Amino acid sequence: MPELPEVETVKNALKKRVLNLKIKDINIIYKNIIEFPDVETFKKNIINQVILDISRKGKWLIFELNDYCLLSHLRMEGKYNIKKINDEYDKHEHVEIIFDNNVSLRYKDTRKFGRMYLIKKEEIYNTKPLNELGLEPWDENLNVKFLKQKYKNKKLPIKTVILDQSIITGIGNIYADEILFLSNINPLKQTSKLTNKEMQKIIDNTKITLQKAIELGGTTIRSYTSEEGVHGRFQNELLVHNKENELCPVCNNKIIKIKVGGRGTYYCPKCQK
DNA sequence: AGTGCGACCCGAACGC
DNA sequence: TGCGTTCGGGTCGCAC
Repeated sequence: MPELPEVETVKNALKKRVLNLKIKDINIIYKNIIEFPDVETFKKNIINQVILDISRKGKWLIFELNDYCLLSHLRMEGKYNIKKINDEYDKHEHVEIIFDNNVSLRYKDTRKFGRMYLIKKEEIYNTKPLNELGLEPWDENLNVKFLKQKYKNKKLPIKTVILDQSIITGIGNIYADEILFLSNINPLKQTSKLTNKEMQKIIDNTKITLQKAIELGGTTIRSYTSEEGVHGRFQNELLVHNKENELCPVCNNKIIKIKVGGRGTYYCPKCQK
């Protein structure tokens, strides 16, 4: 499942392959992938644009074009693959971008959950979907004071709030469990009751965990691969996520699985009181 | 405003 | 073995 580190990996892979290419045509096979604007306008506006740069904000991929930005969220299983024009479509390829050198960039998404927006460049940070995103993990404004302000009235469990993209952006279900384990915080703990020390640990461990995951090319669970087909190696580093009934690497107690806000949540009851 | 939950999807895993 | 059922994951929209 692409979280921040996976998107970073995909971004870096794509930059090597499609930078400075001009979009000659686009085929939208499954229309629901296009969230905004309507499909016809989307097509009309993206054709003849050149990919000037590719960046990332939270879990969003940002293709910077001449006049617009193409925003792409991979959600659960979105992937990009480079093919040649006229190569047959795979079953789950939903969008095809054709460049004027006849390279074909395919967006493939088994679950059809991913979404794309085409937004005027100057508006991307003032409008959906990027306008409500919180801080990147390495933003200098991410400190205890900031979290205190955001957390003070929250009655929800911290696990749920860590997944709230409007506070810190980029953390998904896998890394949330890892960050709370490293911070010795129970995922059910009411957010407003966190101490300063615990908030500092969340900040530190978020940076550490995501940085390490980026260095290892992300995590591979189920079918996730990056654009280059490289399997992320962070999966080998996971301490608690997906490890129900295995032993805690710190205290040897059994890791348990519960549901928090509808999400599968793994933790060590002894290390995370 | 904050919170909870179904909907969106479909392959894998599970239960019988 | 084969069938039907459940689950999961991020985000949005709706109900309360």
